[in-house]
Amino acid sequence: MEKYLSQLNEAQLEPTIQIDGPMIVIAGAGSGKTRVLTYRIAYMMSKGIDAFNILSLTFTNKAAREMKERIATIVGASEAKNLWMGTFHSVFAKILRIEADRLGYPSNFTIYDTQDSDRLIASIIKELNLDKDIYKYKQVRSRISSYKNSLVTVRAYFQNPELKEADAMARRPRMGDIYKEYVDRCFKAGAMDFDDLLLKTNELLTRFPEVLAKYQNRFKYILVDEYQDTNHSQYLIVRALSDKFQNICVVGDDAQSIYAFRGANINNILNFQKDYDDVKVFRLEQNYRSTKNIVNAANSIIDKNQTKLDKIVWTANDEGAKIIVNRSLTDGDEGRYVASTIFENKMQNQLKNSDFAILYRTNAQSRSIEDALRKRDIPYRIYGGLSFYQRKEIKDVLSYLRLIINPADEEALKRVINFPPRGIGQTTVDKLIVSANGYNRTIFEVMKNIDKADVKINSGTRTKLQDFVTLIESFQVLNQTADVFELAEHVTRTSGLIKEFNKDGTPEGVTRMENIEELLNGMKDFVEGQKEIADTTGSLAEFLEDVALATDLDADKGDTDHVALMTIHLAKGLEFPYVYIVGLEEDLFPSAMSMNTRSELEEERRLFYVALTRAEKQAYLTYALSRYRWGKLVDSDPSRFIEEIDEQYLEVMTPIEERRFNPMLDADIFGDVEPNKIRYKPAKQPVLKKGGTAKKSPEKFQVTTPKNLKPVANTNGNTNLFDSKLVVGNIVKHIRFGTGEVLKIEGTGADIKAEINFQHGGVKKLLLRFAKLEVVG
DNA sequence: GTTATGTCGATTTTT
DNA sequence: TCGACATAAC
Repeated sequence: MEKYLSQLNEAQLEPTIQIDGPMIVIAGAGSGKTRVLTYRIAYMMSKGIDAFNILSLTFTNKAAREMKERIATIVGASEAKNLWMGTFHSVFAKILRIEADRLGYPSNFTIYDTQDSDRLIASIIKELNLDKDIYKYKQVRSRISSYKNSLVTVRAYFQNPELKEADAMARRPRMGDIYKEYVDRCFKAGAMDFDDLLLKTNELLTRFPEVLAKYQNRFKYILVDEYQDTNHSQYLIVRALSDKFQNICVVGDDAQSIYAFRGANINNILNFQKDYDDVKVFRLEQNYRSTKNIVNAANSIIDKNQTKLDKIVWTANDEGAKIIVNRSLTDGDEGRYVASTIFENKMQNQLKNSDFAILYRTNAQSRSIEDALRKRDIPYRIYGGLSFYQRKEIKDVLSYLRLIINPADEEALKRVINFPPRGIGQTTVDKLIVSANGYNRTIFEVMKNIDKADVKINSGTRTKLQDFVTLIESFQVLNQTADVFELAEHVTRTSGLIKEFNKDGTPEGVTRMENIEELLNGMKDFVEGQKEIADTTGSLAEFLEDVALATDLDADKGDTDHVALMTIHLAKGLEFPYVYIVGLEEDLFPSAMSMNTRSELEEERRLFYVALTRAEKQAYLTYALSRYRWGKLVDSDPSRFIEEIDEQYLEVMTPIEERRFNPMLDADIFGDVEPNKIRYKPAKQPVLKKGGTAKKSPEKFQVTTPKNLKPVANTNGNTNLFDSKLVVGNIVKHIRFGTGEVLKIEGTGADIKAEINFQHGGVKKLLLRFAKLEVVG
């Protein structure tokens, strides 16, 4: 332990060895707060504190996992395993499953994602005969979300005239009715949405003192990371749990508070010292990440904000290069500028793709960047956006699985009851919903007892309904014996999903199939992974919970070298040598919707601060004079944030339109010749191939792969998918496991399997019809 | 009940 | 510009 502690500077060491009592660590960007947190936990354990008594709450599951691994190397894996570490949502979901029956929920409750909530709200609005143009489901959802995050229950809502008045003023007098129906329906479906995971935890701790006492005694030491981004609901949970022992350590940076829009309350961190007695305050102000130029530029921006804690971030690092500012004519030019400077920089300085990150304000901006990167054959990966688990085909599969665990799950049922089409239409479903509400039963129960129910449904349809019930029940039986992978494989086949997506050889269908295969691969991983982990059961329920709370970042295996593209929000906590911040234009960044109040604008400014402080060596700021938005070309002005940076830290580049007179670059503007290829690779292939290989949508797991890899299996709908040319001894590449050698091939037809020894992942047996393998040798 | 066509809204960020 | 959802036609 001493060895590790000696790695810390004075300011880091103090909070690390301070164990008891309330304390706050105000940690500037890049000041090593993760290190302090990990070493602090390891130190506590080395002083004899039981891992079972430590609760550590992080912002992402990935952060939790990495921290746990780090701690494991210090104190040993068997001890580290006992730590409670994770996001608020995942930790309290686990606790809620244990205590569910107290709240009247089944322990296998479903977790509704945003899409499920939206659909339920939309159907409620329809059932209540409300005008969908006034009651927009997204606005209604965010309103309900803010009630829940402020602990305003349905009852509290109706008792509060101000809230009712506010909604009436917004021309939505029936908000309360929608809220009530939404909560009732979730409850009946045995479902909690994201906000419920926190709200119900609060309810649990308030209504049941013995439960509160149990977890207070269990979690004698509590750590909260990214405290500036906690909302009121989370704040109350932390307060309640830490109330008895007051061993609470929060870490955060008010300058990096960027989630107020979803209810995070910056006052939680600003007022922490008032909430507890004798709070010890520590400051981490030395930045180890970035150059002086970057740190000072970032400071000059955040200075413009009024609301902040006193803190001076400084660095002993080199001066470094100035921040480059580049203006382009259009968003397309901006993309080409980014791609070509990455290309040149890589060539000149022997850099990896993963040394670069491109950050933007909105996901929609990724497209023009992607196009440019693809043209230069620069591999990239998009993080966030439409997450893998939100894709239609994936949600369809997961909905079947959700029904197995919890047949009351209304949204899952509505999703798949007639997909693939089996003759159960909207009218029938509507009748079932009305009937279920009338009997106060779930839709599934009504279907099961359809002969006893008083509904006007003809006998043909009744049979179809019963067939569907039987189908799900047969899955439930299989779930008793099969593992998640086997079950899902059976479900996708038996339900007709595979046939449905395979039936037309459209590119969309092929992509969907590939995604389903990817999901099945993930399940196989999960099943195999569970065998090594003792404290998990590997059950379907557990898989579904992992999936419901997974984020895009979590899936990153880091096994390929690619440029990272993501929103600034997603980049929080990460760092890259070279960072591009693109689309620095008024109305885009700062966003047009965030310029109404001073506090909103300050949050945008903090967001810019976060973006800039991701950079270690160099930052690029780019903007375009005009940009396609909603399919129209819109003129835009440079962002005010560029002007706010002290100009001594900036280097403003020659605008691209002036470089048009360079004939080499001129061609590039029209996108048909790549100037750098001419420069670096004379003669060979100066002209870019038109069309063809470009991938349609920015798929999450798709990293652009080198073109010389020949696909063996599963390439398109025309060839027989199972006709593999793979032989023993082939070196193959798997999109996630990396490269490996084929040891054995067995089985016939659809069951051909290959045993492959992967360099990083060991020997795996893969079904060729699912595994995406490419022969490399 | 299913399929084809039309309209509308989205683009602020996510557990 | 795109996709999701609603309406109309079969």
